[in-house]
Amino acid sequence: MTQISLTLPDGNARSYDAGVTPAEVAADISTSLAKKAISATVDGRHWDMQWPIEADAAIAINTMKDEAPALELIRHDLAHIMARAVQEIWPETQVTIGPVIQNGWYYDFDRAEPFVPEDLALIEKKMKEIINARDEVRTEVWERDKATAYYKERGEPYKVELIESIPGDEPLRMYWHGDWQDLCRGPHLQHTGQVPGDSWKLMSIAGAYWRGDSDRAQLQRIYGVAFQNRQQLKDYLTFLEEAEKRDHRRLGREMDLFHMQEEAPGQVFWHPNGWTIYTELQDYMRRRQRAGGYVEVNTPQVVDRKLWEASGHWDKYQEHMFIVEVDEDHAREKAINALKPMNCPCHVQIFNQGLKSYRELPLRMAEFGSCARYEPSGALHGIMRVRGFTQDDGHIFCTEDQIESETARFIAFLSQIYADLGFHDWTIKLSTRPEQRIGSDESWDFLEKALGEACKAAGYEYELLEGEGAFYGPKLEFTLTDAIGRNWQCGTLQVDSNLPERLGANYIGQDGAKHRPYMLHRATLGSFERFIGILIEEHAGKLPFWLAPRQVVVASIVSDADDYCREVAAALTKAGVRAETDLRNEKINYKVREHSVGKVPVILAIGGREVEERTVTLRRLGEKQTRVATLDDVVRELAAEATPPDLRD
RNA sequence: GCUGCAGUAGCUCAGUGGUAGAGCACUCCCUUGGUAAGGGAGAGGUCGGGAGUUCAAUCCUCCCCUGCAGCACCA
Repeated sequence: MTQISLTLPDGNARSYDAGVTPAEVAADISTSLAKKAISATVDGRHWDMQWPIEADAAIAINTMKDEAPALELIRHDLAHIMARAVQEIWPETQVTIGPVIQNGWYYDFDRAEPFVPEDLALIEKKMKEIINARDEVRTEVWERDKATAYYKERGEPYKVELIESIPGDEPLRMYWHGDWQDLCRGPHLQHTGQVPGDSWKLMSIAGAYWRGDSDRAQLQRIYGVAFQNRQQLKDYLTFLEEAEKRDHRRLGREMDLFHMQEEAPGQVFWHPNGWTIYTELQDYMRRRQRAGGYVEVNTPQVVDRKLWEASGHWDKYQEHMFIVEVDEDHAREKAINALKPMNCPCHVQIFNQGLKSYRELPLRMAEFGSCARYEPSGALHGIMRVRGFTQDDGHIFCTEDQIESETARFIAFLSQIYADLGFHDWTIKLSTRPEQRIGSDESWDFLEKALGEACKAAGYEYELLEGEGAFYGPKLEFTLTDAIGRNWQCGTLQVDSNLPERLGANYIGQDGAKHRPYMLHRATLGSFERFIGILIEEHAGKLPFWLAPRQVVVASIVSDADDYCREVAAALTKAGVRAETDLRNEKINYKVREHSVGKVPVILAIGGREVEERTVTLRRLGEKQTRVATLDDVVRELAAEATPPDLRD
């Protein structure tokens, strides 16, 4: 028997027969460790207690105290336990796949009858029985033919298909939790009783496609969440409640920002408060763009299909476009137009007016472009995913050797804006050539390198997404992280030589000949609708003062103060602060509550004393403390605060 | 678009095969009150739309619309 040497975390090496399992190693160290052990880490790989080790290695035995392996195993074994529970309750159910995901797991089932929410409690109960039974987990490596025959006989075609997709050099591992069997790459716990009984929960039922393909069978998915202990589960459920309170759809209603209705699905009715945020943000962007060397344009909403055919959108995206047919009396055929789904073809039309010289490049053209896209109904989500939206769109027409510097310039532009808007945590992803593409490899080499170098020049690292670029060029994506850790892709920059080609854009070069410009499609916020949704959720409705739709409410305590309240509000308004009065016949408690719920950042309370002394009592949202200040000081202070970040000293 | 669930007053929700109810919000009255809901009265609904079953439908059945969760999609 060959001997191998296993090195423990403390540096001691022990000698075993080749093929020894971590279970045997743990038992050799101590019986209590053998009992507590959940898995091993062998040369950095997560290793089942039953898998043999054939060569010298570094080994560590994991217990429930080791977070990463513990969470992985708890979630993965729960996936199996849930699948077993489901098959025990409804034996006709077919099992497919059940991976670990962030915070938990899911398992996809094929069953004619739909699961209903009440079934979750039933399944949970059965799962607890399985955990309490402390059923042993066993694993074996099987030959492919044997496994295929096994699953065919049991009527599990999904498993047969899975086996076919597993690379031939990978061992096929069969796992048993008690008598219940599944195909799985492992590792797993030693027995079902190692799963904590109270740190997990089944969350929801949903549809999902087999292999993520909408042309294939629709399965039923059950989601669960699981943690190392009960407290972590409670914390997670609390986090979900917090996230729900931030939901922009809820805050949009509570703060009276916007609404949507059946007659215009996926389109926003902006109320005065919401439109204030929108215009404030747009004014800010307009100033930043001017300062950034852009010219602003505006282009038509309804454009003849000829342009979309020329740009290629008609072919590719027709079913996602709003088509407008006009039946004119004199015409033989209906005129067919489409609402613009994007602005770039129109921008090329402006570029194409008159002869352009190389001296005019780079030409940075920006538009707050209203677009309409017929998004699939299931994709709509509040104001984040809509059918009518406005992009902070821009196209930079430039030469090949301007791409890198223009990209670096854009990254600097974008980082300033994100910082102004309170987002400091964001990342760049560089998507490179996809399999289906146009253009030479040399050209892709050049463009990918230019984008990467631009990131470095601007002082940022980037993550590579190989093969994720558009067919016509590589792109950068800018993803920001919000206050509760969610990621939002907002900014983008895409290199495009295709559209200038299709739409015949050119300029006269230094050599007197015509040349094709490149186009950089770029957006910073993405769309105003979505970005405002992100801002609302990021701040849980408590927007920075300069963006808050109602900045100050001057609330009277006694009606004798009404005139002075009006004077205070007028002074603030004159200084550029959005201030209103609340002179209603209500107690100050009532007014404070109502405006706090409405997320007004500053309440100025005015009673007899303030009138007398020409002061105000200031209370900031979320603070219990109040503060007395003179009218002049408060106007100065709040006016400074109301100044947008780009206009501050 | 697909699967499942839902749609009752402005909002949050209860309810029933015999044409509806609560709290908050709203209007009016009393109250002038010092930092997160003072008291009283009143008004408010084609029960998402259409068809069917029934003596009778908000309730049962079917179709459609919209929303929610997930999946797929996001130029």
